[in-house]
Amino acid sequence: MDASSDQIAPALLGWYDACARVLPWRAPPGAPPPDPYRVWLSEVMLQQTTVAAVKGYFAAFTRRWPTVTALAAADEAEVMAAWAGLGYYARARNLLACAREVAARGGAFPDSEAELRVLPGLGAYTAAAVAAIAFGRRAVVVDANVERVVARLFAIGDALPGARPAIRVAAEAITPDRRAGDFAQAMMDLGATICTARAPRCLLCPLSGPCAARAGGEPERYPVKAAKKPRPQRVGRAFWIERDEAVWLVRRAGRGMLGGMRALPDDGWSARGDGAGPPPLAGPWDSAGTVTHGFTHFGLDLHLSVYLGRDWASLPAGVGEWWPLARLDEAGLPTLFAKAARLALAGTGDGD
DNA sequence: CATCCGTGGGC
DNA sequence: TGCCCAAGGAT
Repeated sequence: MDASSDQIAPALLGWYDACARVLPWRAPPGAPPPDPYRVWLSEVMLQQTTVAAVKGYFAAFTRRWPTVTALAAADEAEVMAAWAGLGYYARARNLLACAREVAARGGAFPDSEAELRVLPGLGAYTAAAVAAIAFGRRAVVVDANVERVVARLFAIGDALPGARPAIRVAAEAITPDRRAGDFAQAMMDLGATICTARAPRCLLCPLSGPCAARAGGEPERYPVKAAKKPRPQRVGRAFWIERDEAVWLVRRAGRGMLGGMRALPDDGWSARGDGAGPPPLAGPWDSAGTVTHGFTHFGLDLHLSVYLGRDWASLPAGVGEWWPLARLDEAGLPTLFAKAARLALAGTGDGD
């Protein structure tokens, strides 16, 4: 750290006081901390997810479940359906598990980073963020924004993830004893609006003075990242079985891809990916077309087959339910199957 | 430490 | 259009 390290927090907090984003889960700069439930809920929703995507879900969750105790009392199926479309569904399973742990201890979140860290779904980042933002604790909050800002401030040229220890040491050095929550949120605002991954707006940056990457002329070069692996393509089939204005939906296994979510029956593409798994009944099947979808680590071409017969007795008992088409938007289908359902209802596939 | 786990937007 | 990216966690 150079001699200017102790000037970084004051400069950043001054900028935050003037320019903080107004967000539904956030208190104004310098104000008392907001409800820990809202801080925790927002932080979990914001894991790997944009502010714009979270806003609607945050409003819906807090309206439906105003307290952690109310959320703890919800059925898992309701929570999973409410989370549908937001992605990374293990977050929703851990969210409910965490709510139930907190409710069991009287409905109050623990106020220390160490105690928060052991709750389901709270890793190093989220435990530090909740401790700082909801409880005013000094905690070193390191997310992707902080990694980028710090890597640029100190021109840390080692590639991620190997550079993480050095980045943490640097973040620790600039984290103030007071207003650690505002500092963390200021770093994230800076990363989201000024010190962006591409085309950083250094002319507007309150830290451009001490920034080593700015001085070097290529701030966008930081942080250096390891090369990514190629993303394979898989093929699968899903099956639309309709009867009396209702469609047969199943519940996916509790772990793995789209775990715990309602879904169309499929051929097991998440495990095999060759499109050759068995259908839930013999058929005959008509093609309704293909849905393309991109997941984090593979792409998927999902061929949708429609059953027009009446041999429903062969459907495996107890693993599915007839869902009324009129209420399909309440089923909580993840995006892949929402696309497939749209295709089936439109009835205008590409015919393959 | 590497891998798995969604989604939508920006360029 | 394809790729990168976003307030990461669990295993």
